[in-house]
Amino acid sequence: MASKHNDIACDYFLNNPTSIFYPLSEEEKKELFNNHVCTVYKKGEIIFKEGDKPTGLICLSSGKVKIFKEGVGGREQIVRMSSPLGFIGYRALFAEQNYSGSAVALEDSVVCILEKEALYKVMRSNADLTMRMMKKMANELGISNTRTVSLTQKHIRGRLAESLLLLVDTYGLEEDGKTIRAYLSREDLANLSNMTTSNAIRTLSTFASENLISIDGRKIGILDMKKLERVSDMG
Amino acid sequence: MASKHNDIACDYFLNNPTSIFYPLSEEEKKELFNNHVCTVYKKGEIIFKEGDKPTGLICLSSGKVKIFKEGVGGREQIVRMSSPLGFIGYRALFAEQNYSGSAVALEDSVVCILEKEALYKVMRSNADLTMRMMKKMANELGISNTRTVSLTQKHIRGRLAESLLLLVDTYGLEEDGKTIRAYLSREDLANLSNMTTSNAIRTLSTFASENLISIDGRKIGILDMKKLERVSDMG
DNA sequence: GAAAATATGTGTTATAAAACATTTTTTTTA
DNA sequence: TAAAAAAAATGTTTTATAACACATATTTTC
Repeated sequence: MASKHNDIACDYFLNNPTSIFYPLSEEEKKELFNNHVCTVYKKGEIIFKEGDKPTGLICLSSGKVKIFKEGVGGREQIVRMSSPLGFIGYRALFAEQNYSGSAVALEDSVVCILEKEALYKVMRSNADLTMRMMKKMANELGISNTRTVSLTQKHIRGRLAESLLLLVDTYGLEEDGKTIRAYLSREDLANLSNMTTSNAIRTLSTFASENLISIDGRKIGILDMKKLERVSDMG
Repeated sequence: MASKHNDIACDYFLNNPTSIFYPLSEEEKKELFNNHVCTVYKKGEIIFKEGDKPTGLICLSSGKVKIFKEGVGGREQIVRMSSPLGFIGYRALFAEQNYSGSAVALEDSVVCILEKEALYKVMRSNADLTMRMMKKMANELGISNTRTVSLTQKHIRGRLAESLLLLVDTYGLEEDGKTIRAYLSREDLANLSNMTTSNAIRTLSTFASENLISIDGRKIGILDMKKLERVSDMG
């Protein structure tokens, strides 16, 4: 029998009021629940690799996950950061393609995988659910297009500032109201911002010297959100 | 009474075997047909602007359209090139947002707009259609993510080569089997490839001197597809 | 707890591509 | 068809950022 913990992870997804599955009928939820698998990933573990075939809809129940693509000479570009209640790899699933990027847990994470056939069965009989899913994807496509422009046109400072704001947006702040609730390596921060690790380090230091942020190892505090937004917008 | 021409443009969309609307019932097609508007745009005309509110699903019946975003300092980045039987602005429609980019006709174009409410009505009652639409969008999201990496990581030569191949892919070749069936300005080519116009011109000349392509004004011929692909892949 | 591996920090150099400046050609308009 | 405007072409300079090199922490592993 599957562990209680796993059932909780799946429950969390199906019954959370903010989940797109929330309005489903009990029968539909049961169909999904009966065809789910939960998995725990340790920090640094690979959830899927570019080229793998999706088997279902991966729902992140807890933890943090980066989705990235390998570019020129194996250089990594982080495409998206996933937070609890988010989907992972759903693009490839719905495009009926193999994964076009890889997913790695940035900290210990629990995912719940809704088996593809069961999900499709429910979606085919529930167009509203499908519409909600589509809305989610349309939203992400907008973010992706915006990111393309930011990453290509903004200068290093603007790109890094945008990444910091993205992290705040995705993971929020700690109780102190300033520390970003995400502890990335400088390398990940660089790969998120399309720059070399050296430049991420350097620019981070500059931001600190300008009192935009505070740095304590991987703990980054936002000291001046307004100014940081201005730096992000300026390019 | 609407012009015959307009009805043909809409018919083209609903009844083409490659259209996602093809498998609809006659009743569903009628619902969409009865709630469509067709418009003709001259070369250079704006179809919609960033910030406008979508009123329906814009289907390109004939012509060529660029979809672009304004970035830092008004610098234009072409996000996508649309060809006949493609949708325009559907992302914003399904995300229920205002347009996040603008669309301009690159040559005289005819579009058929399926009114939002009618479309939603049909989609809500036809999950298969919604799934097909979602597949289309998932596909585009993949392209967008790939483009982000290409545009940020590849060097100028790689980016321009990729753009030329994208144009071949989207619009095909003329009867001679080599001329790209799309006649963009150097500026558009640059905005598609994330570079300055000067650099697009220069790199195009270099490609010609290397016998990768032939240039005759805006008429670009592919002389060595294999090599061009290699240039694109090399970064 | 020493050794190794990994991550962070900083200065220097090299370079790809933007910015700028003209000139020439083509297209549009009057 | 002349004049004006726009697009294309090309050379030169500047600059942002990668690449490189090395020093110093910090974490992991044996």
